[in-house]
Amino acid sequence: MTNQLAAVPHDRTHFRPHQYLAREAEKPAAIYRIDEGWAYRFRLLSDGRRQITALFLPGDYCEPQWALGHAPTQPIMALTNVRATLLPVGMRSERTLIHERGLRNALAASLERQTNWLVTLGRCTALERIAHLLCEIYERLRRSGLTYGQQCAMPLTQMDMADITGLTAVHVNRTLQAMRSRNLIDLHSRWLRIPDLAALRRSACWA
Amino acid sequence: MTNQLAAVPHDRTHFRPHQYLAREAEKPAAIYRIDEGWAYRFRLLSDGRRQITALFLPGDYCEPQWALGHAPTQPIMALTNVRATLLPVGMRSERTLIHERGLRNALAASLERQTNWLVTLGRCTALERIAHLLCEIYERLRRSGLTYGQQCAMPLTQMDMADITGLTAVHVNRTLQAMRSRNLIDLHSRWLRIPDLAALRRSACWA
DNA sequence: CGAATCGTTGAGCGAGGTCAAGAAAAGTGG
DNA sequence: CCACTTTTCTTGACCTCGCTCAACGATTCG
Repeated sequence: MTNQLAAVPHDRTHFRPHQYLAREAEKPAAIYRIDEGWAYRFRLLSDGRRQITALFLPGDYCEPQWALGHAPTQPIMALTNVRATLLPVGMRSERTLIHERGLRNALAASLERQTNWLVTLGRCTALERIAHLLCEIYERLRRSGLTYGQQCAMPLTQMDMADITGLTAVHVNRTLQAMRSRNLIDLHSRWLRIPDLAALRRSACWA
Repeated sequence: MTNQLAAVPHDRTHFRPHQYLAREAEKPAAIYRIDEGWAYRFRLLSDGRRQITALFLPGDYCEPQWALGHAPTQPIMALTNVRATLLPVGMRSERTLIHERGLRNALAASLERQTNWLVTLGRCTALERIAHLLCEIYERLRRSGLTYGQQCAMPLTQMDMADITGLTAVHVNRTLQAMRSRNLIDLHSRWLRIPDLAALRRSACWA
């Protein structure tokens, strides 16, 4: 059905959960702009350990760094259904592409988030890590108008959260319960409510 | 034409250990090219926890991401005496600067290293983290011709290593001893010798 | 030479991991 | 709509890797 896909008004595409948006070392034809759904970048170690190294939410580019002319070194996978718009990197020169203000800003933002996660993974407790994760997701979604009052979607499983925060799923579970009992979060059936965002931010160790 | 930066008037500067190359939120006047010496980017938490989030070795740009037009979010400090060349970001447009191939490549390399460290901090043991650190330093120095056989400089204190690897200085010490006794490293008085680089790389968990 | 800084070692502890099992959701096909 | 399977969540018991605290050498440097 490649033809059908190519026939679709040409620059949109779709991925199902667990489908690859990009594979390691395989130069992608395009940068995606995520219109809907979540995806993540990760690395799998030979013994099965997994670390998620980036989240892509609606409105994000995936990935700005491809405009620098290097192949991805980690695969990217859809977490939910994903609809995306293609921005071909081949057609326009990389020089032109990296000029796009949106792309430059996205690259800078992604770099900064990544640097923050180095601090969190290196120096923060389990509760601080999860608080950081939930705050970051909520605030990124809010900037895209995808929050509803104090609530937002949370399609990550506890195992996904574990692989982002460098913990185990069991410990994520216990920590979430601790946070629930302190009224820091209200998390049920893929839906997050944050009763007091300031309090949650404070428990994330650098506000 | 080939090297636009070469056309820029070259100002050179110097920093002593513990001197700031850049402060948080203070837009730097220039990107440095490190000619000699080491520096690091870090964040200090309010309770004194420190995480080092990047190392700058001779030949590195510090930092390529400033060409994206954002102020640094973490300070940068000299570890040793540092001699650097200034590449003014203000004079030529950012557009021109980010075109510079060397800068683009440096940015991509720094991004990739950072992503690798997310994996290491999230999922690796103490020995794997330190092995990763030592391998990375050795190989970066080797590419710059700063290794001598299996040896290279290692000005980092054990506390510095701890703050890179997300461990404590005491545990770094014990882990280094374990590595010494396994003949993975030979580390004395700021000097590192790697008897078997392949073996060290293997113990760093993703070869 | 003294004063910092850095490295080393020991004893005890605790945050988070491991293993296991069962409960609750969520998907799947009839 | 209902069985059935699979995934996710939850809880308990136990363990271990790395942390804390403290003291003492070893270097480095003024």
